[in-house]
Amino acid sequence: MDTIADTSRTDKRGRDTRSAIRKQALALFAERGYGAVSMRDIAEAAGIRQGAIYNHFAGKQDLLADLMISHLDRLLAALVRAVPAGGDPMRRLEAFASFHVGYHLDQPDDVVIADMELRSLEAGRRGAEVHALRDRYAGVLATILEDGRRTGRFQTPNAKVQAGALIAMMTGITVWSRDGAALTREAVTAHYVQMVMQSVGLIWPLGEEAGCSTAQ
Amino acid sequence: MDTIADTSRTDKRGRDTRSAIRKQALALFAERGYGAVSMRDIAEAAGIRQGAIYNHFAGKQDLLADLMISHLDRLLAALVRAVPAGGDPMRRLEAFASFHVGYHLDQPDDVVIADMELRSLEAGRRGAEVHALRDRYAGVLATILEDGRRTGRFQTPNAKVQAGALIAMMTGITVWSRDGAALTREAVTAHYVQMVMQSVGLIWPLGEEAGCSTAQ
DNA sequence: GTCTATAGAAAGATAGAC
DNA sequence: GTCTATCTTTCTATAGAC
Repeated sequence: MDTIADTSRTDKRGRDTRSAIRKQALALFAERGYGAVSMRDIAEAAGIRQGAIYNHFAGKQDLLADLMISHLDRLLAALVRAVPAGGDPMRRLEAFASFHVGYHLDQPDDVVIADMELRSLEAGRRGAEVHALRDRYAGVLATILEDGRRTGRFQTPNAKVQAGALIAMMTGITVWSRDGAALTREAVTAHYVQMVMQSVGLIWPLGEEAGCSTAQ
Repeated sequence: MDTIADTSRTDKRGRDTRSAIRKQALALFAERGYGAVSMRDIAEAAGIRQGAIYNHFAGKQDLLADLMISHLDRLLAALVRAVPAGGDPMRRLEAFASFHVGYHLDQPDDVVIADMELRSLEAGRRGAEVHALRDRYAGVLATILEDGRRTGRFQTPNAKVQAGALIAMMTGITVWSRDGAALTREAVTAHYVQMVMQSVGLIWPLGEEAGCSTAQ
């Protein structure tokens, strides 16, 4: 049930069938959900016949696992580039939030599949790998929060719970951002970053006294 | 494709088949997802044969819609009882957050279905009803946030976006709360309420100066 | 590598006896 | 209202020609 070796990326006619399958499967899974998409749907969208998919993927499960893992690999690589490993927890939290929001605005389909179709991925080696990659991602945020708590900057009773809550909040972007965002990318990002920073007890944006008036 | 009239709640042997079907379908849909559950699975769990389900529901879609709508009806009714319609936005926000967290801890299966299986619900009258009920729920929170913004208490650039973000954050509870919560109900609720209140720029808990030190 | 054709399994839904 | 039996469709996956 392993992936067929990806030897040649393009055939003689210059068309990359494997990539076409992945692209169309991604869009269809994100739109209708894994269970509601058939191999025929994917093949038709990719411009081939149903049986030809099996020249590139061992089956539907293999295709789903491939999409999830390649997405998570890219996500983690981009995260490492965007968020410094050490230093001021506040700056790292801001960088994480800004990165996460931006990535979800840019790649909503990849993200939706990795979030919503976990139940569709059968247990096994690939399933464990997907869960491990997801845990690594959440772990980066949990570490930032824990560092902030230790230095007394963040109000973080439980870093793992808080990391889950913040990721859930930011990931929810994909639910409403699809239908014609009336907001600019910058406005959305700023809004979410502000909510994240304030939710851990920071004054945000920096240098403002807003929110520091004793409410009530 | 309408629901069969729910005339008698229990048959002569004192067993409520319709309720048994609903209960088992709810658990199975929440665990495996709508698409991965067959009518045979539901029937077996309910202790009847597959065909008998159609004496109570017009089909699988009807069953799903029934579960969603009855859940949303109960959710909205409970919300109205728990959150005052007017008055101090801060108190209403606290009440909303506390209610939402508590409800999600108590009824994770109902909530998961209404959140995750929206794509499985085919368009139509029932689908529109489900969406309308969900919008009403989010609208209650958006109104609270808008009221708080108008009175200058909340930092709410966009009430609809913020409402979506906060609901997503709190709904994420169902993801991790299933596998043996090491935290007490009170601790989880307090944590989430704090994040919600702070995320809109309030100092929380009330009367504390924590978080008001100029960070950095 | 893609095609046509089909195997084999499983699904939702229905019919009619009791 | 529940049962057994079955219809009909749809799906994943495979076989073999080209």
